[in-house]
Amino acid sequence: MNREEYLRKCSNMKCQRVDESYVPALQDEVMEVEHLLAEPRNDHASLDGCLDSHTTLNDKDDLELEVLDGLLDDVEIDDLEGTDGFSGACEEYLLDFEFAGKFEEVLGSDPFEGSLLQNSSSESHSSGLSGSSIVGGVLESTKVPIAQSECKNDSLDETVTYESHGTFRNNPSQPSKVNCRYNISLDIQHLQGLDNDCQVASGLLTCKKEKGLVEKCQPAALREKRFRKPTQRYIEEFSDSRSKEKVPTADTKAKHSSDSSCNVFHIRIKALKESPSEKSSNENSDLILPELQVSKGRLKKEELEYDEESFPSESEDGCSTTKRSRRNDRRKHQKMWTLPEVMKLVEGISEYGVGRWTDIKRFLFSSSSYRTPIDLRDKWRNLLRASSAQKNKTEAEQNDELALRPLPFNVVHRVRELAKIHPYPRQRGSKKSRVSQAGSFVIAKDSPSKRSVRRKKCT
DNA sequence: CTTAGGG
DNA sequence: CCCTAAG
Repeated sequence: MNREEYLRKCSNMKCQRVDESYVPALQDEVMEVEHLLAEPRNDHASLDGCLDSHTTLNDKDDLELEVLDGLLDDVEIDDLEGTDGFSGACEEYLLDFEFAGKFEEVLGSDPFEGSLLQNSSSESHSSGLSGSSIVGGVLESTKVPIAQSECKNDSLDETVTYESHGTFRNNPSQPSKVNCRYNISLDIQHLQGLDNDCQVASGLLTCKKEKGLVEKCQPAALREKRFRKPTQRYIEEFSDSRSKEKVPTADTKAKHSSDSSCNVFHIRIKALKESPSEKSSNENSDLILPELQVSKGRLKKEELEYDEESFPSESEDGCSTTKRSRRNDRRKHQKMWTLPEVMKLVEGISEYGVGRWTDIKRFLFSSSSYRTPIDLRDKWRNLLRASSAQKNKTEAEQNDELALRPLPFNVVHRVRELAKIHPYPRQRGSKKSRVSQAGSFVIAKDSPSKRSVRRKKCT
C-alpha cells in the first residue's frame, strides 16, 4: 500500500469525524496535540520513506525512539481530558484505530510488541497511543475529549490519539495495548472500504510533507469549527507549553531528552493492565503513577541533550524532573554538571575572566543550549564554595566528598587558585580584593595561567 | 542586556 | 535553578 491510500483513509476518518463532530473542543487540547505533532514531524518524513520502501526500518528506530521519548514526555504532560461521554464517537474511534493498525502493519512493525510498543512504528502513533491512552484511560475518565473531536486535518497523530482513546474507552476490558492492536489490525480491511474525498486529505499530505506548521494546513472550514474559548487554566498551560516546545524544536540537533518519560510510559501501561477495573482503579493509578515515574526516571539516568561539543561520555541526567507531571515547566530541572563541563568552565574562567559569563558561555558552552551564563556563574559560585569548604574540611570529610563526587584534584586545585584570584563571593573580607582591580601583577606572580583573567578589558 | 546577589 | 536589582 502506498501512503496515499493511507492518507486518504486518514482524511476519511477526519471527515467522518467532522460530520459527526461532537463539536467541541478544547482548543487547548488540540493545540497541544499539534505541538506534539510538530516535533515528530521529521519522523513523518521518515515514515513516508518507510511506506514507500519497506526497507530501513531499523535505522529509524533510533530516531523514532528519541522522538518518541520526547513525545511521551509531552503527552504525558498534557492531560487530555478523558473521554467519557461519548458513545456516538465509537465508530470513529474504531476507524481511527484501524488506520493506525494498518499503518503499523505496513511499516512492518510487530503489532504486538507489547511493552515497547512502538519503536518501529511511526512515532506519532506510539506517542499518540501512549499519551492518549494514558490520559484518557487512566487519568481522567470523566471528561469528554473535545480536542479529539476537533478535526484537524493533519493528523495522523491525532488520529492515532483518538483511536487510542476510543479503544480504551470502548473496551475497558482490554487494558493492554496488545489487545487493542490486535483489533486494529483486523479491522484494517474495513478501512480500505472507505472512500475518500475530503480535502482534508490534501491538507494531510501537505502537512506530512512539509512538516510545517500544522495550523497552516488546516482547512478554513475546519478551522472555523475550532474556536472555543479555552479554559483559563488551559490557556496558561498552553502558552507554557508553547514557549517550551519551541525551544527544543529549534535546535533539532540537540536531542530531546526525556528518557525517563519512556519509562514512565511503560510503567503507566503496566498500571493500566493491572487495573482493568478502570474507573476506580484509574483514580488510583493517577496518583500512583507520578511517583513511579519519578523514581524510574531517577534510576535510569541517561545522557541526552549533549551536543557535539559537550562530552557525551559524562552522561548527565538531564531528565529528572521531579515535577514534570504537569506541563513542562521551563526545564526547571537542573542538569547536573558533568566533570568535563566543570573543567571547561574553569578553563573558560581562567581564560576570559570571572565576570565574563556570557563570553564563556559563548565560547565554551555554545553547544549546550541549557547552561545559561547565569548557570555558569552559579556553578562557579558553587565550585568556589565547594573548594573552600574542602579546604577547611577534615581529611575524613574530604574523603567522603571524594567518594561522593569525583572532583578531580587538578580541577579543585584550579578552582582554588582561581578562587584566590577572584573574589566572587566577596567572601569575608575579600582577602584578595585588590586582585580584581590590580590583578595584573598579583596574578602574574601567582600563576601565569590566570593572567588574562580579568584582563580582558572589562567593558 | 549582562552581572551580582539572594532565595 | 529562579528572581530581582543595578550597571
